[in-house]
Amino acid sequence: MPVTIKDIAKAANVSRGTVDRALNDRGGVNPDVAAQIKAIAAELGYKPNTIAKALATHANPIRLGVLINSLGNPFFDKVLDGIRHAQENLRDFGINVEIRKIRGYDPQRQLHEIKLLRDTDIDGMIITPVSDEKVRSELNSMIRNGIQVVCCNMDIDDVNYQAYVGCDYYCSGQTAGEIIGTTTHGEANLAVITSSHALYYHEMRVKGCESVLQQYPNIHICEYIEAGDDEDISYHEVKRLLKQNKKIDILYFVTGGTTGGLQAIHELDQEERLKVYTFDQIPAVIDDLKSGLVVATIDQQPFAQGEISLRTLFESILSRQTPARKRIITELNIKNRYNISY
Amino acid sequence: MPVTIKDIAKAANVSRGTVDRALNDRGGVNPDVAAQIKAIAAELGYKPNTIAKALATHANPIRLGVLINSLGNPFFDKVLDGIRHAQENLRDFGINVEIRKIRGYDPQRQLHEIKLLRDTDIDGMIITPVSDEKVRSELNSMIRNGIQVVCCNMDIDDVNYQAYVGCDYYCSGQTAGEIIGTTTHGEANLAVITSSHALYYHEMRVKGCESVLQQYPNIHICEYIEAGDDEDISYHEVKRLLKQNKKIDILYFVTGGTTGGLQAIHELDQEERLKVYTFDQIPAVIDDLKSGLVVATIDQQPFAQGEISLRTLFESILSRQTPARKRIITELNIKNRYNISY
DNA sequence: ATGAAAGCGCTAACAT
DNA sequence: ATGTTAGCGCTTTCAT
Repeated sequence: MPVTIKDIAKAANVSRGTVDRALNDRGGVNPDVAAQIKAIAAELGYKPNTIAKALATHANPIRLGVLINSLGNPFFDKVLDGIRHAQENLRDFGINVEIRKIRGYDPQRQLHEIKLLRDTDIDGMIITPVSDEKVRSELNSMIRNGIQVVCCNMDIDDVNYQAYVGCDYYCSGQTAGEIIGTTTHGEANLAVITSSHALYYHEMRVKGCESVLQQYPNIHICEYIEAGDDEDISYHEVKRLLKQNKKIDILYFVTGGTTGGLQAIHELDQEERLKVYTFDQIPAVIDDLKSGLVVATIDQQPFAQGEISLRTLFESILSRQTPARKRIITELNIKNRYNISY
Repeated sequence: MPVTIKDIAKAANVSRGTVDRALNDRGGVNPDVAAQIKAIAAELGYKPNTIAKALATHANPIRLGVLINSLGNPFFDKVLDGIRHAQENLRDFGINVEIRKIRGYDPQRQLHEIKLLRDTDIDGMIITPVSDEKVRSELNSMIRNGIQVVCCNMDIDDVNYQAYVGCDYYCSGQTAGEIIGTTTHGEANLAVITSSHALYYHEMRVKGCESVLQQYPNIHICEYIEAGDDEDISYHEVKRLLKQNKKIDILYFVTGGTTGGLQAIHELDQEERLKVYTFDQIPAVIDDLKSGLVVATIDQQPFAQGEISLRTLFESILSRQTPARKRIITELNIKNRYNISY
């Protein structure tokens, strides 16, 4: 039989209330007694019963805020699905989730939304942060005020968050490089379509790929396009590129802009001679995996990222403990036309 | 505020006890009243609070048995890890798990163990069943006696189980075929190493691969080896094959026997000229992904299979409902040297 | 600072 | 067949 608060109370000769106060640092208990109680709890190997805890807390549910750059980006819809799934599973635990979606990566806009969410009196927040000084300090100030933060999909330096949940960007680039290398026969010219060299994590995908392609000297990286995560720009830039540089055989789409780029290829009727490598399983990619234009895509488990983010945040608030690992890295999975999973 | 048993009791003008009895079909309640109560519950959109349910049931925990063919098979160790992980997470819900491991796929042996487990008075069982008439009827008899069954990793026909949790074998074969096709340049000769043509699900992996390779006429399947899921046999057979047929360029390992086969390749110093494709991320495969001998391996998420099996079984017993889907298919994921996840 | 007791939603044993 | 009540482990309010 597991040890309960009752057992500790008996062993320490105090009431259950005092044990609860001591163990959860609620204050109003003699420091010596508290120490004594904690010692006994440790000795007995006490583990609080999450179920009972949740049932008792049920009256005033934990309030969580979610701020995701999902508008116009189908990838983040899956992250949201994961969040909602976790929310549904945690329903009985007493949980209250307020989701706000925004478009794009403008720091000002994000900062504004963060403040709005913060003022709704939440216990924790899930966010895909942009690397910006003001965002950074706003998040740190929230954390100091007891609002716990979990970063989902995008990491950010110098923020004292509870956890980062997302992929290893450099590794995803390496993985892409290896697929490109093993599936390319003979000489080939490659173009990279990225968001912006300034976006550190996306740039890691470029670097990772480059490092592996050094081992495949038959593949020449000869163009870099910055499309700013914008489908329109990507569409026009890819069109321009393909008209201008007829030697391109391979397109490597690092992030947002894939849908626009694929459309450009179709309009120019270049499906036959081109090979494309992408990330994530968004609708346009799935279509072109089936058509054969996209050879492979690398999935980073957006659903799991959402689900784990919410679970982690919830548990760390409920248990008042920081998660075991600060960086929770989701698996990278290669998908071809036969093992698509959405 | 969610609706509770109390609300239903008030609306139906009966006591909470009666509502509980009616909703859970415990008997001893007037059929008309029961129907009335159920109608009200449905109308109010009542969802039982799992947390409270678990807390109340906590005194007599749910007892589960697990029968896994894990001995000598590192793949199944990961399935077990998943089971243990779920067990740990469900600890507070009141759960009791008895795990028995056996070696190989002998029906007699499995039947014996099933009976032993059944007699320990369990509420449910997780099993990797072998396709055998006696196993089939024993499982069905258990199910009729109220012991719920979840099949993990291996499906079985004509058994009225709660769920099958595992991969789609045919699809995994197709996925392998596509990788082999896209990463092979020029003419190539392929050898298939399988357990036995009689094992239906493993044979599906062969068929799936063959169907895709028809689109790659440069690849010729010229040898089939049956290694009976035995590392020793596989080792010797692969050695024999490589000595005898010098034209082989590609080895496709369908299942158990991979470790032995890889060892044979190393001993014959054939790493340079051969390319190998495998399933799962077992230690030997990971080593040879890194060494470059194995081009890619297909993972079927053994950890998730274990974890989901236990969760599904537990939930269906606790909630007295059959799971939403009877076949829970785990994702197939391609792994190369850069995105290995174990 | 500490104790006592009510209550979270549900189950199960005991009454009627 | 139905109602009443104690209790699962924990939190929280109210006394002391």
